[in-house]
Amino acid sequence: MVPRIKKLPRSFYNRPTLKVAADLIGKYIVFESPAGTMSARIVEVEAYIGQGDPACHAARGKTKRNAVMFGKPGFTYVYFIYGMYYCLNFVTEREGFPAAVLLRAAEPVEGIDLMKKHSPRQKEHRLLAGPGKFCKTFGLTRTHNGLDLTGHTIYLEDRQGEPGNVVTTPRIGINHGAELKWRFLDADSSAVSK
DNA sequence: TGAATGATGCGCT
DNA sequence: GCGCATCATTCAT
Repeated sequence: MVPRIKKLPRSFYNRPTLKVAADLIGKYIVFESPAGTMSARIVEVEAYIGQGDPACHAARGKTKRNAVMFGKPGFTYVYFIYGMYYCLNFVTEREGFPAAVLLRAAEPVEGIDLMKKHSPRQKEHRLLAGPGKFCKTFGLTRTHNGLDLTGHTIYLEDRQGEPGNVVTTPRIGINHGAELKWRFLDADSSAVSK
């Protein structure tokens, strides 16, 4: 008997990053925070792939900040940006190959009251509509960097849902590698970033 | 409704 | 110092 809800195993992340990114649309992210459990349906991601990708943080080699991208797949990479926001990534591909998928937007599912405590001014379908907003609303910070996605704090689930109307576009907010269509989103969702 | 801007910290040159 | 995988607000049309 195959369970209807299945936690994504490390083998899911240990694949070409573009495949992982495309497959993430319609999956669910679960965060078991001390204040309660939150979950959401992923509707927008971007791929950052290796030292040949000029927009990837690892493009200029390994540093203390991006070290987790060089490690095993299936871990979180959380970084601080613009003085006030965090962004959450999922590390992909084999150990030694730095790549990750940035989580840009999701639709709130469970723990919505808790999400609203973190972001009181947002309309419900906009609570997670952007990478900075996602981390603010989930309460994620640098302390959540390098966590094992096959563990029990943050993990992804396949709930056998439809991915929706998946399209690809150039990535947002970058200056180099902007011609690559490495952003994946469900165009029918009202929770994608603007 | 779209463009410009300020907030703000940190990693890298 | 500069630039950054952002976002909310302000200002102009």
